[in-house]
Amino acid sequence: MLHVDMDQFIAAVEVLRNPELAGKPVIVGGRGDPTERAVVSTASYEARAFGVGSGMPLRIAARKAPEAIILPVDAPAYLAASEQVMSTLREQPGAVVQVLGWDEAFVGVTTDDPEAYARRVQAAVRERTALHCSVGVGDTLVRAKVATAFGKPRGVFRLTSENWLEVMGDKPTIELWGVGSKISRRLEGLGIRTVADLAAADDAALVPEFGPRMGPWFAQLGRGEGASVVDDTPWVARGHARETTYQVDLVAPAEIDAAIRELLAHVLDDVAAEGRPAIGLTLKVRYVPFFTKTFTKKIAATSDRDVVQAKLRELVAKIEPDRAIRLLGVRVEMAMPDDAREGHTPTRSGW
DNA sequence: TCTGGGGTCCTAGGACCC
DNA sequence: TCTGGGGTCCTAGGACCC
Repeated sequence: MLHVDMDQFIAAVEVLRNPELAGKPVIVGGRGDPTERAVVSTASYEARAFGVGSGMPLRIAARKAPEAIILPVDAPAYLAASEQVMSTLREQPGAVVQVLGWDEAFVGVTTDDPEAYARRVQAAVRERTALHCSVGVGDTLVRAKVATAFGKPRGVFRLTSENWLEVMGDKPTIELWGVGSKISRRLEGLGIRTVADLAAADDAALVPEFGPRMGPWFAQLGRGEGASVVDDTPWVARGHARETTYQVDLVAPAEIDAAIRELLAHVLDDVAAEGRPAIGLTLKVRYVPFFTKTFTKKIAATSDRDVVQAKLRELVAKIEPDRAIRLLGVRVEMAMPDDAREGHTPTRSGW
């Protein structure tokens, strides 16, 4: 299978509609104002040379790359470009497409020459959208996904059981898809630093630290093993959420109340559009110095906005009074449609 | 002048039931 | 003086991804 990943996708879309930006450091994030609380969505390769990366606070990025052009996030534009990319992928002969995000997808296909197929995919995407992508080829989803990084930019790279350890063995575990900073540190506590170390680990040995599911799953990950079937079952959202980081911290109860109402109204609009009842609520509160609390509540299935609102009040009551609040988030869990396959979980990294 | 926004899944511990 | 055992549901929190 193939993993297709667009190169500096968001920045590339911006350059496409403003060619003067080509070759310049471009940063896209927030409302494009580096004095605001926001983070970088994507930086062009030229901006990355200054040490700017996604997830970085916008103001820090602006300091690192003072010459950079900073643009606001224009989600509809990226979505439109994304749809072009995905439909191009679906048009490829024999392709089964599983979308992972705006700018990446798995493509399942049977072919004698995957590299040649990958090159044709790149050409087709470029012809249709004028955007470049990199492609990973692999005998499992993990290997294809990990391979893509070696193909960047505009290249193709193949990882299979043959060369997995040769290529990945010496890399730190954090380079694996699904291992972040916390897990890599905990693995290190067990004496597991590299992918080769993890590959050699016994499934059972990881269970005490990570539990019966995650333990064996991490060991598998180290070996690059796992699912090898691309699943194009349409994605069904489990819930919808809205959260906001306030530019000025909230303190007055009335202010907090109004903010929560507004968030809930937006979420309920999204939920109503799906036509599925609400079955759970989560309220997220980030207090001032960086300290986040979440409160959740299951509720009897309902589509009545007033009922949901009343249930949310019970969670709002748990907010600590007299503390400044920097972020509020509201999430509504929805009942799954009857035809949604139960027990099939396409995410948490795709298998 | 620290740290977005929208998602998903897993785990631990307590409550509750038989 | 000592307080089972198994199962399920719920809540809170953790971690990861794009």
